[in-house]
Amino acid sequence: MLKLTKKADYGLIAVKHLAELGPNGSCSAKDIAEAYHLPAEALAKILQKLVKSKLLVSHHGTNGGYALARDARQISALEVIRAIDGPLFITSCLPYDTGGCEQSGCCTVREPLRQVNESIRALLEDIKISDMRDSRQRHTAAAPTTQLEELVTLR
Amino acid sequence: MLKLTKKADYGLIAVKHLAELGPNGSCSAKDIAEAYHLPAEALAKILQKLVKSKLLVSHHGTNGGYALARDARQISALEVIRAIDGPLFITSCLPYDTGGCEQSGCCTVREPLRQVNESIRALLEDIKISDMRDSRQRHTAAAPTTQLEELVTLR
DNA sequence: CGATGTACGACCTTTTAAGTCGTATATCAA
DNA sequence: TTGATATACGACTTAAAAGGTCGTACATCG
Repeated sequence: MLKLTKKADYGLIAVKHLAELGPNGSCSAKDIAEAYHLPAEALAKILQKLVKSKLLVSHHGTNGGYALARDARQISALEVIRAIDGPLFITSCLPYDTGGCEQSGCCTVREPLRQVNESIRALLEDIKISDMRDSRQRHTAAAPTTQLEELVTLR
Repeated sequence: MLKLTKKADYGLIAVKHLAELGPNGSCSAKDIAEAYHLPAEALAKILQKLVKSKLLVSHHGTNGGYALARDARQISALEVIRAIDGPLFITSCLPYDTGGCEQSGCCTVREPLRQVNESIRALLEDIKISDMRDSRQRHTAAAPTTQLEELVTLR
């Protein structure tokens, strides 16, 4: 029902953690798992996927670990999610090129849902790791909104 | 991975079908199931949920069936989805009031994701059944965009 | 070489989705 | 009033996906 998998959640947490270490910051899978109480071996496999997708780089051996492959402002939430969960489709009959389901031809909601899908995709693509801040504490203050808040309050 | 369930798909198809019958149009679950090759008994249960949620009204007996409870312009995609799949949350740790997961307290992505969730919710809430049109055929023509296209091309 | 770490595949468990079956109940029409 | 048509509803079964574990191999540093 329109949920991210836990793997994607874990991935976002880990990437955000690496981002907060600053440029050249590095960290092992085990360290991240302990910091957020995540299953270490599951997280390791997620991080490996992110390396394959060129979002992270890995370093073997003593004091090894993972680091961002590029600036946090150039990594979108969509990229992380897509690297872990695969392409993002709101319904199983998307995308069009894979033949579609038994209902194709008489299904009248497919194209409208594709548009919705594209809209969500665009939203996630614009949200960069560097935008992800917890803004709850600032409710009373007249502080300027975060970039994420601006993006998310589109309409 | 951010998918609607098939049940929600079926529900949207059925509600859209009823909408296309025009006001006072009525149709049995079996008719809809046959028209779109959907499992009849599963669809019936979905329609019953929509009746409970006051989106449809049902009529027993010969020539009975289901009909929209109100105008198609006043039924949002979100309402249909929520009636079938329950409340819409992008992650399992939302909403805040149910205690949260083991990571709460150290999870740094929860609030950003809540904002994303709210944005998607608002998007689906604005899309009414009457907005759901297939606009593929009009690619060549310089026709005005549909309401859905406007909504969906937010940015 | 040994400690520390990533890399990777196989496997198991749990949860959720999806669909089926059986039965009860309401309504209309002949 | 009886039979055909429909909805209403719960229990059950099957199938698929998510989530997590285990074992092993390989790379690097000190």
